[in-house]
Amino acid sequence: MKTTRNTTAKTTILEIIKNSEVALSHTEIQALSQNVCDRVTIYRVLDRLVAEDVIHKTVNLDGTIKYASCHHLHDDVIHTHNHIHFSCEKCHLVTCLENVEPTFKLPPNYSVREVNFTLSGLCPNCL
Amino acid sequence: MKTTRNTTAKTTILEIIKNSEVALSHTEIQALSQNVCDRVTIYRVLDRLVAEDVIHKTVNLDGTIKYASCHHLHDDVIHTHNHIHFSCEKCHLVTCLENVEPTFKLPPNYSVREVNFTLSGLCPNCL
DNA sequence: ATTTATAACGCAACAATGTTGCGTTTAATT
DNA sequence: AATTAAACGCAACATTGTTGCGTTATAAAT
Ligand SMILES: [Mn+2]
Ligand SMILES: [Mn+2]
Ligand SMILES: [Zn+2]
Ligand SMILES: [Zn+2]
Repeated sequence: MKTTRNTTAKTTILEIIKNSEVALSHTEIQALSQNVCDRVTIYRVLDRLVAEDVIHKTVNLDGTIKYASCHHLHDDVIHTHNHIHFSCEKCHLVTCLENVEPTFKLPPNYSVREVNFTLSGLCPNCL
Repeated sequence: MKTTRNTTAKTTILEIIKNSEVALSHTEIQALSQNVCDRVTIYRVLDRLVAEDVIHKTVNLDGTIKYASCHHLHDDVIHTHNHIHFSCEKCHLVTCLENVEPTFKLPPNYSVREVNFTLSGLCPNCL
């Protein structure tokens, strides 16, 4: 079995994400982490944190990928990040609306593994 | 006022999208359009078609942007593409589920302009 | 049918983002 | 302290999207 190690890069990046009010892109994380590690390492750490289910991904309508920490209880065996993300077109901040969980009725025989709900528009600060 | 013109590139690309059962990426459209125009032109045509509201965009969780034609009546003055898209992780096809419209309750003072709902998992064909 | 204005185009050059291979480092176990 | 492989840095590459500019061709006016 492959084990996972705690490195300074991983710890630093996770702190950055946890301390952020909004979801962050790879580039933003790189800017905030004062050369703690290589650009490539950030990609690899982010993948690992997503795989470990400590953070989750969001995608903007322009293809920008952002990362945010998971605020759910970690004892849940199965959990999905089926909350809505809001991407403000003016201040460009992406926020997790963790309390907003959409409901929908899928046709039969679809097996859902991941969800991505993103709304674009103006946030309360910019409205 | 700026007018819009019908070119062979635009017509061809729109036909490709309309004839497709699934949403297509820029790269896929380029492969299907046998050198009808330059790579850059495809980007510009897609932007134009989205702006004219003839097609709409979807984004995968990996940041891949796909395009699909609008099947709604075009007389609607205001309309949103608030349906769910399904992205199969095995066959990699992205399908519009135009009948599946999620409901959700936003906090006050959010102004929504665009939506992007994408589910990933296994489609009926791959299940 | 010709002329005219400009939307749209091709091309080249660039920027941004993500990926891969490989030799080296380092965290965690023995 | 020795061991093992997860994680790293670096360089090189691939993919995707953008911009500027001179040229082409659409659609309207003459
Ligand atoms: Mn989670
Ligand atoms: Mn539409
Ligand atoms: Zn805002
Ligand atoms: Zn499938």
